[in-house]
Amino acid sequence: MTDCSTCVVRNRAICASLDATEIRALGKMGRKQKVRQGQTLLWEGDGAPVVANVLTGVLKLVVSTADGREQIVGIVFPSDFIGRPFGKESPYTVTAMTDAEVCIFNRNNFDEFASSHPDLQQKLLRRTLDELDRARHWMMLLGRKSASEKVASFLLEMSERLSGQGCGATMPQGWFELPFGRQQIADILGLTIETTSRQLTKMRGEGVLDLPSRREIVINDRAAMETMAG
Amino acid sequence: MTDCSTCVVRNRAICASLDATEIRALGKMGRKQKVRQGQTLLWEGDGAPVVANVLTGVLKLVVSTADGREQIVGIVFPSDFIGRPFGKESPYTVTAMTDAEVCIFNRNNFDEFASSHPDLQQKLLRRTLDELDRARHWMMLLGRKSASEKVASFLLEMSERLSGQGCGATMPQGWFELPFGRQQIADILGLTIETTSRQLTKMRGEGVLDLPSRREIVINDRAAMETMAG
DNA sequence: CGAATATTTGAGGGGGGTCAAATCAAGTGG
DNA sequence: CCACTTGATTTGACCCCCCTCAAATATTCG
Repeated sequence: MTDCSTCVVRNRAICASLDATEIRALGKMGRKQKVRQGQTLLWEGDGAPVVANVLTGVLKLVVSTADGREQIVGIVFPSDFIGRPFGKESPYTVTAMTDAEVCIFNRNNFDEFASSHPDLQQKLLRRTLDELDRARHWMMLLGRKSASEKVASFLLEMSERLSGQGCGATMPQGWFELPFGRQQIADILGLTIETTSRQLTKMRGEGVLDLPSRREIVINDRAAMETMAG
Repeated sequence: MTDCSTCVVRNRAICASLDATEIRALGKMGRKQKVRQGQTLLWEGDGAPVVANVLTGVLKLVVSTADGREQIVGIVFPSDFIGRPFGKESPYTVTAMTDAEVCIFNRNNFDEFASSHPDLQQKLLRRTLDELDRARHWMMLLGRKSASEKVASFLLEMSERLSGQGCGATMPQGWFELPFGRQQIADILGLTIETTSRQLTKMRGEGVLDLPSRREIVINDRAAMETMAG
């Protein structure tokens, strides 16, 4: 049993469609759970009947081959939804990239609840459609863009999704902090860690961006970056 | 106004969730339209407020860059759904790969109808979730697989989705006919037409498959093909 | 049969992968 | 505070897979 009234994503997650009575019913089914950085919540092919909302932290959705190659197919932020409703098994591995908190539901219970709450289901549908659009545009990046175009596109998208999470102090325009390292950038872009690193170094050399620390990025010349993104 | 009672996909499309009264209401909003091979139904970024069901034929969803590179991000078969409900503009170009028939709706009308028919909306949600899973697994292929793995994976998936559409006569096990040419295979796999052709020729040389004609494929050794798919 | 289009085949080069080593950052214990 | 360890990132050298450009061949259609 969870108290949703104090939930940090109460108004942004799919729960926003529910009124006080409904949310209490849903809250009874859910429980809050902490996940440590690196910990895996769901395994690809696993039958674990679990869905969840993300409260805090960032998680990745990973598909991997038998021989260990990995592709990150989705990045999940607070208020986003995890898991596969109306399915049998999880189609990908879900792992925390930072320490995180999620609000977990039994999938069967959730499916049933969703079926009787059209507004929630419509919210879920809208979210899924957005994810599908994002995934398909990522397919273009993976299939047709060069390494430099990939890195530029990635930085621009991350700048969108991460801007304004600064520490309160006024950060330079274009500054943001990535919640993950080089290997994971590579796994998102379908590149190797070396190529990723080289592209970033090259962009720094050209003055398009600064790299104050490992995970910090400052985009100096957004227009140039957009041109590079193809 | 369309007569849904004789529709070829009446029981497979999302319309299957509706009863006789409802389907008549929906039918009033829709109209059947023929689309010629090569003709484009929706343009990427276009505001055309249109969604549709596919009755016959095969269409492709395409994302392209400013300089003309193309990536096919989805293939649409009969009973599948086209368009972006609850959105402003079409996120990709939709073009017919064969002559096709679609059942078109004004998006605003459809959105409204869907909002008041939870069963239809749930069918749409399930479909969208399936598409999302498919797209994400395709991301792994695009980002991490080699040319031969790509072609093998592609042929196996097409064999699944196209098997049993033979001309009535008993076709060899593993036979199917692709509804598109080499360039389009390349655009699906994120390869060039030359690499695609070479991989197919190589597989024929190894005896894994036969190529009776340009668009026909016969998988001789499915196990070997699965191994190659990675 | 000839023209237009699609596919195959060939030759060559480059972008990004692989392997290896150097450098950097963050702890940890003395 | 510093030596030392550990893991992440960068840099370098090399090479292979796939792309590019070009030409030959096959197929379709008027």
